[in-house]
Amino acid sequence: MTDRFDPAVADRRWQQRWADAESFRADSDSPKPKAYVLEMFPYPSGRIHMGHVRNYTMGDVLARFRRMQGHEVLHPMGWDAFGMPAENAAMEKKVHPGSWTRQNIDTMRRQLQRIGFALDWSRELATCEPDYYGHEQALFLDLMEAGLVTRRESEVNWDPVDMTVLANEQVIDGKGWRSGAAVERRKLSQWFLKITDFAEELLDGLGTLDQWPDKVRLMQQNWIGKSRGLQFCFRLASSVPGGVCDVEVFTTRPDTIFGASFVAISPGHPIAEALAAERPDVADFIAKARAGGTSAAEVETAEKLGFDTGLEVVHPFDENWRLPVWIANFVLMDYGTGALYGVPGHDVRDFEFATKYGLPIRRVVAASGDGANAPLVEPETEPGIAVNSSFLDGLPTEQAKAEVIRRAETAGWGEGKTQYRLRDWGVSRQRYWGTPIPVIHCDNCGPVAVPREQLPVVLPEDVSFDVPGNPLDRHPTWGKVDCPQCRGPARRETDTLDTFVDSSWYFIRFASQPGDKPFDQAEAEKWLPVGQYIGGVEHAILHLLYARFWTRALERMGKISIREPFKGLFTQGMVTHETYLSPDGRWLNPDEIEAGPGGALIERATGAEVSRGRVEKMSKSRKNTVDPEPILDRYGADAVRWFMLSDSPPERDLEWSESGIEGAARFVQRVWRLVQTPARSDGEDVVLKRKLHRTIAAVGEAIEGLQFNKSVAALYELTSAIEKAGPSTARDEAVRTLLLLIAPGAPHLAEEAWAARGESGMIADAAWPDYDPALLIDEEVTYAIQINGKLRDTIVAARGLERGEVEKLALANSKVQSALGGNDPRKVIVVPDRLVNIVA
RNA sequence: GCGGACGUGGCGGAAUGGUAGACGCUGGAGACUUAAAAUCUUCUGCCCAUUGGGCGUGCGGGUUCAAGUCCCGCCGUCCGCACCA
Repeated sequence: MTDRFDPAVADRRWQQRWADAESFRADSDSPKPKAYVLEMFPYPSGRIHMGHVRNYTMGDVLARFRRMQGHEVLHPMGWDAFGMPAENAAMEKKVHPGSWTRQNIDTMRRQLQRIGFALDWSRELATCEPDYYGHEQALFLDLMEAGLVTRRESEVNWDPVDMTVLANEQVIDGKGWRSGAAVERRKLSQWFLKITDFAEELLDGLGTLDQWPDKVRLMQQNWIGKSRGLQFCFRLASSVPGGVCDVEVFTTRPDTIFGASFVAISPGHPIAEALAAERPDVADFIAKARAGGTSAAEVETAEKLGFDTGLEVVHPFDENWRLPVWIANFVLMDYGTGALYGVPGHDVRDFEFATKYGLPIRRVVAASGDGANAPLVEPETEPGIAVNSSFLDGLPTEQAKAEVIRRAETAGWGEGKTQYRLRDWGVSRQRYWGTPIPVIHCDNCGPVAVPREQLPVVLPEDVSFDVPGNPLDRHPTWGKVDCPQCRGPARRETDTLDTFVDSSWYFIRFASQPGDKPFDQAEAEKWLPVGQYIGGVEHAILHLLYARFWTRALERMGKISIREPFKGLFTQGMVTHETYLSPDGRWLNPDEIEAGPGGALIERATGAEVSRGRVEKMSKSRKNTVDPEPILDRYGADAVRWFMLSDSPPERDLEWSESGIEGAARFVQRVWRLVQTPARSDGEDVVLKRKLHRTIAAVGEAIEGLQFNKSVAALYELTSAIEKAGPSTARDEAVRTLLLLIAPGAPHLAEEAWAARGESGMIADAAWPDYDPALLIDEEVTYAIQINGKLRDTIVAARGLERGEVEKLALANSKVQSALGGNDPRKVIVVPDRLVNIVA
C-alpha cells in the first residue's frame, strides 16, 4: 500500500473495471424496482464546464445511491446537438456545423468519462443524427394528423442589412449583432404547435407535481396565466350599428370600463395595416413602432409611442361616447386580440401613455364609495369600490366585473371569457442546423406532409455559410421535390424545428430506442416517468413546459399512458467565480494573474495591479471560467466531485475556489489514511457506534433530499470521530461503512479502499448500509434554560423527563434563582427534551 | 416593464417557530521536522471585561413566552420573459 491515494492510477483502473463489467448498463427486463435518474443533456459547445460537472455529479450520486439501495437504474447521457452556435462556428471558422458538433461531442464524452460517472453509454444519442431526428419528424407528422399543428403569421426580428431573421439573443440594443443595423419586426408564415389546447391541463397538472420546487410550479402557473375577463367588440363610429366586429378587445378589468379613454391597437393590427396602405403618415409611424426586436423585455421597456388614427369607436354602454383609436407600440399582435382599451386611472402602462399624449385620466375605482372625487396622482391598480361608473357605482371590484359581463352577455355584445397568457409554440426556425420540418409546399395542394416512408428528411451536407441566411434556401437541389399528392413540382419546407422540440422527448428515447419507431410504449413505460430530473433553473419555464406539453400530446394520441414526464425535479445553482479586472478595464483570466506583495494581485504580463471584480457566473466573456480538465489532472475525479457536493446547497450558486478543491482533496487523503491504519480490536465503542448509525441515517436522508452539502458535513464529522477513536470493533465497522457512505460521491477512492481492505466484489455493487433506529436516540438531552426568551444556562437531564420534573430542575438552577430574586415566575414554558423558558 | 427567487461571521454555509453560526475554508498559536511540505492539537461572530455581560441573521415595523424562520413595508442582488441552450 502506498501512503497516498493516487487518483491518476485509481481513476482509470476503476473506470475500466466498471466499463468491462457493464456495471451501469440499464436492463429494462430487470425484476428490480426501476429508478430513472436524468440530468439535462448538454449542448456540445466545445468542452465540459464546471456547471456540467456539478450537474452530473449530483445526478451521479443519486444514481449510485439508488443502485446501492437495490434499484435497477437508468442513468443515460446524450447530446442536445442542434443549435445556433454550430452555425456561428461554421461562419467564423469555416467548419461544417456537423463536424464541429461531432468533434465537440467526442471531446466532451471523453471528459465526462474521466469523471467516472455511472452512465449507461450504450444508450447515448445525439439529436443531430438522422436516427434521432427522423423519429422526431415522424412524431411531428403524428401531431399534424392529430390537429395539433397550425400555420400562421407571427413576428420575427428582421435584420434589413443581412436580410436574415435574428434570434432575440442576436439583437443587441435593437441592432443586429453582426450588421449593426436597426432591427425591425416583420411578419412571417410559421408552424405552431397548439400548446394552448393544453393550457388548462398543464395548469391542473402542476397540482400533481409534489416533487417539484414550489417556485417552478409558481413560475409555470404565472406563465400560463389564466385569467377571467370580458371579450367584446368595439364598433367604429363610422360603421353601421349591429354590423361586423371592428375592434375586438379582451380585458381582465371590465369593472373599469367607464374609465376607458382610448383604444390602442398593435402596429400589426389589420386596421393599422389597412390604414397604412392608404396613408403615408400611418405607414411612417408603423415603421417607427416596428423598430426594435420582438422580445417582451425590449418591447415593454421601450419608450411608449402612440399615433392617433383619427378613427373613433363607440363605448358599448353609451352610444354617444366616442373613444379615439390609437396605434401603440406596446400592444403586441401575438398577445390576446392585438387591441385593448386603456384605463389610465387604474393601469400603470395606460397611465404613462395617457400622460404622454394628454388623454383623459378618470377615477372609476376608489377605496370607498365616497372617494369619487379623490385626486388621482398615480395609477391605482388595487381593487376597491366602483365610482363615476353609472350603474356600477358602489359595487366592489369583483361584483362590478361580474355585472359588466352579465350585461354584455344579456345585450349580446360581449362575453365572459377565460384567457390564457400562454401562446402557441412557434417552432419554425429559418436555420440550417436543426431538424428539417417534414413538409412539402405545393402551389396546388398547399402544405403536404412528407410521406412516412420517405423519412427521415435528411439535412444536405453540401452547404455554405459564406453569406448570412438559411443555406437550405439557397441549396440548388435539396428543396426541389415533387408533390406527394399531385406529383407536380413542389418545394421542401426549408425551416427547421426549434431545438426545444429535440429536448421535449429525448428522455423517452433514452428509455426505449427501437430502430423503426420513436419508442416502444411498453418498454418506455417500464422507466417513465423520470424519477428525478436535475438541471439549471434557467429551464424552469420553457423547456419543462414544452416537455410536459409533448408528453401530454403523446398521451392524447394514445402513444404513451403517462401525462407528466418528470416526477421529481431539482433545479441546481450555477458555478460562479471571482472576476479580475486590469486597471484599463479588461477582464483577466485567473491564470494571467499572480500574487504580488502585500496580498495584492498582479497581472503577470504587465505587472500592473489587478482589482477583484464581483463573483459571477462562469462565462467566457468575463474570463472567469475554470476548465475542469487541468483540475482533474491535478486532483483527480473524486476531489472534483467531492468539492461539487460540498459547501453550497445544491440549489444555490457554488463559488469555485482553489482552497475549496484543496479541502476536498485533503478529505480524500484522510479517508485513505484511515483505511491504511486498521486498528482492529475486540473492544466496544458505543459512542462511535451511535455516531456511525446517526451518520448512516443522516447521509441517506440528505442524499434522498438532494442536500449533498449536508451529507458531506455529516461525513466529515464521522471521519473526525473515527480518527479520534481508539481501536474497537465499532471503529473497524465504522471505517468499512464510511467507504459505503462515500461511494456515491467518491467512487474511485471507495473502490480502491474497498479492495485494499480485502472486501469482496466492487463497492459499486455493494448494498447501502442499514442503521439501527434504537442507536439514534441519546438517553440524555441538554435543556436550554431561557429567562424571558434569552438563553441563560443549559442543564443535562434524562430524555423523556416529565414536565414537572424539568420545571423543578430549571427553577433550582442558580441563574434562574438569581434572576427571579425570590419572586415566583409569571409563567414557565417547557418544551419536552428541548428547553424551559421562564417568564420573570 | 412583468414573473420568480435569494440576503446569516473574514468567506461558503447549518439551524421541525425553541441553545444562531454545525461542517468546511481562511487566519492565529502550538507539536512533529535541520528545514519545508504533509499531518496532528487548539483557538477563531462583534464589542466591553476578571468571573461575566452586551450586541448580533440586509433595513424599518408587527405577531409570539420565544422569530434567521411567520406577517406588513422598504433596499439590494440574481434568474426567466416565448428565436440562447
